[in-house]
Amino acid sequence: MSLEEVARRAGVSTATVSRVMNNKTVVKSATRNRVLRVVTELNYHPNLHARTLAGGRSRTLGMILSNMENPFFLDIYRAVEALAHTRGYEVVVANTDYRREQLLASLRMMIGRRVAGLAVVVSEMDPSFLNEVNESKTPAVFYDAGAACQSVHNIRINYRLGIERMVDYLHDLGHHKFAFIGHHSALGPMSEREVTFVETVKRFDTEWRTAADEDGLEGGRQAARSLLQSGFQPTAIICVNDFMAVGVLRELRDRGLRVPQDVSVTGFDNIKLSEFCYPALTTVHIPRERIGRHVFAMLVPEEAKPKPPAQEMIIDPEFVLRASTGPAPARE
Amino acid sequence: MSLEEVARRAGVSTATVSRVMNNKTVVKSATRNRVLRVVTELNYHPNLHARTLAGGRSRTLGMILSNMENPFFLDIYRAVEALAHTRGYEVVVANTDYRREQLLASLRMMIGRRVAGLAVVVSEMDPSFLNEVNESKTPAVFYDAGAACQSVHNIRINYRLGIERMVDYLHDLGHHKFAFIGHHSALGPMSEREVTFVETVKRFDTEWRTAADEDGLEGGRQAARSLLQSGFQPTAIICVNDFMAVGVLRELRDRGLRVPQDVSVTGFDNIKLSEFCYPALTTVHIPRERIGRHVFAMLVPEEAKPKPPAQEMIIDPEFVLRASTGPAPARE
DNA sequence: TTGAAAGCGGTACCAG
DNA sequence: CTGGTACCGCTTTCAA
Repeated sequence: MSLEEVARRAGVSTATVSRVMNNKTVVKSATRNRVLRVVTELNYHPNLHARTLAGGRSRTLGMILSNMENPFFLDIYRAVEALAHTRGYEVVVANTDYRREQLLASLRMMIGRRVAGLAVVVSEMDPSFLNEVNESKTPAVFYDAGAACQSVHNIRINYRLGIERMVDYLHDLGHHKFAFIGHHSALGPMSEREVTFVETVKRFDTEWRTAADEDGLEGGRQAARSLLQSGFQPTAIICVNDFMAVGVLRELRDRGLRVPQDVSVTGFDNIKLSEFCYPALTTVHIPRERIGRHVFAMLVPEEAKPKPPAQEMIIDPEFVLRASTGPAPARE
Repeated sequence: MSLEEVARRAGVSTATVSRVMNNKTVVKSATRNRVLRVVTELNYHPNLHARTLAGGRSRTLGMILSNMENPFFLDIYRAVEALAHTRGYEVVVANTDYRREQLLASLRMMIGRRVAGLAVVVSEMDPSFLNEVNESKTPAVFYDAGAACQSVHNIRINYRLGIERMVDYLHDLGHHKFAFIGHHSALGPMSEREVTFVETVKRFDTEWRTAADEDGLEGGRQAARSLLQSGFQPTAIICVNDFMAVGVLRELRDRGLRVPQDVSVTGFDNIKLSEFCYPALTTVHIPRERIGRHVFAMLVPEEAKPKPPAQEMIIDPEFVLRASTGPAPARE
């Protein structure tokens, strides 16, 4: 099951087998067929490790995500993967569960794999990690993870804009008691949304509170539960993302609170599910497909031109009005 | 950034550096520290390809899934990954989107990677593929993919039991107009569920019909749409899985049909979402966690004993009653 | 404890 | 067109 084995059986040199396996230039079709026959007979599969080691290049992209369960991350992955396949690249993913230690481990693994490009889409980034990636010379893109630097590209979302719109919109509807539900990750995008929420909400005459739990359906429900058990009764709940918002909806339903009559709920991201839950979520759209395209483009430069300079891309989210928000209930 | 480079700078041989990198037996701690310092200075990351090539072993498990978007598959993956990490293994996943060509490509990729074990959790399996895996000598587990053979383990679900229970239950509630909503994959578990549905439903005096679309929220909605547009008005809709069922719920809601008053809906798998959608789905539980454990155990034998013989595991699903099913509406 | 050297399975350049 | 062969970067005896 090695190149040499095939070569021997086919009565040719390893070089020739290699040429056949790679559809290389000129190989007499008689020889080619002979080799191919042996290849199938032996069920030969070239060793990819040997191949990349010898060849130098990699044809594999690495991608590190905070939470693959959250459709938001998965969508970006899928977008990148689809593009990658059309260009003959593989994508290997790693999940961090928002844990820095795991992120570090994944980063090292990717560097060790000598991936052709690395996309890091996590909220728990750390400057020192960024540095390690930089020094490894691995082409990389970071999604929401600090300033662009060297060969490292960067993509970020204008969270401020998104959150402000939500709050303004709800305030206009007469809401005065707000809550923000987030997940535990204390860094980057997470806190940026929360911070903006707090700042924005303070501009008005409002009461507000925040709660957090794990990112996910169950986390959303738990956060809502602890929020409401504390006795605070918000009329508007702004969630850090759609995924958690769906969990919040469930908890409210269980408590007999109607959405949006009794309380309005908003999400963030506009994942497919936000349209299929009940009631459908008012949210803010983050273009995963577009992010995926951008990520890929920065990692795998067009055949033609050499490679674009490190650049930052900022995305402005769009407001999506659905059924989970409405006027504040009459004050008691 | 190669072993040799480190060796030179540290004034030792590559063998020694290798020993240090692998926490190998005896290395004078002075030398060890010197090497480690150079390693950090140079930001050295061992080349994993060279490592596996030279070492022979792999410490990486491969996993091929039909649709990572469907939480059912993702849950199994997560279970396997969690276990793998505790034992120092990596897991690389590949997605097929239910496409056989993609499955074949992924299979080859995994074999080429010389993974230490391969889990194939797809509905589109083909005997010839199975054969290719077998000949490659890669330890593998198949989830629902034909008879166990050679070093290939096999896990299957007693779909028949699950579907029969759903139909019986609904029939007992007075339903006589059934519909089955599946996805396009024509193979294995898919059709097994559908076939069982048809067989079971025929035992009673019922009208029935089937519809199919892509696996997913949108697919479920589309399938329901085409089903209802055809003029057929089922009082009970049995879905191939929870994921599609959630899409079905959405379509029914849009059409002003109440669940379960006007029509009952059932899912399959018992994914987390089935509990968070509205109304919560009556479904059948498939233990992904357990499947994951089994998969891992079969791929990575305990330290102690050598390796268990090829075996088949059959899982009996459990019925989960929730809010999406109820008595058939009074006949008009 | 440490070094030297033989691979692991391919790729790619240089001759023929 | 095809063969010979020097690596790619690391692991692993075998000796020292």
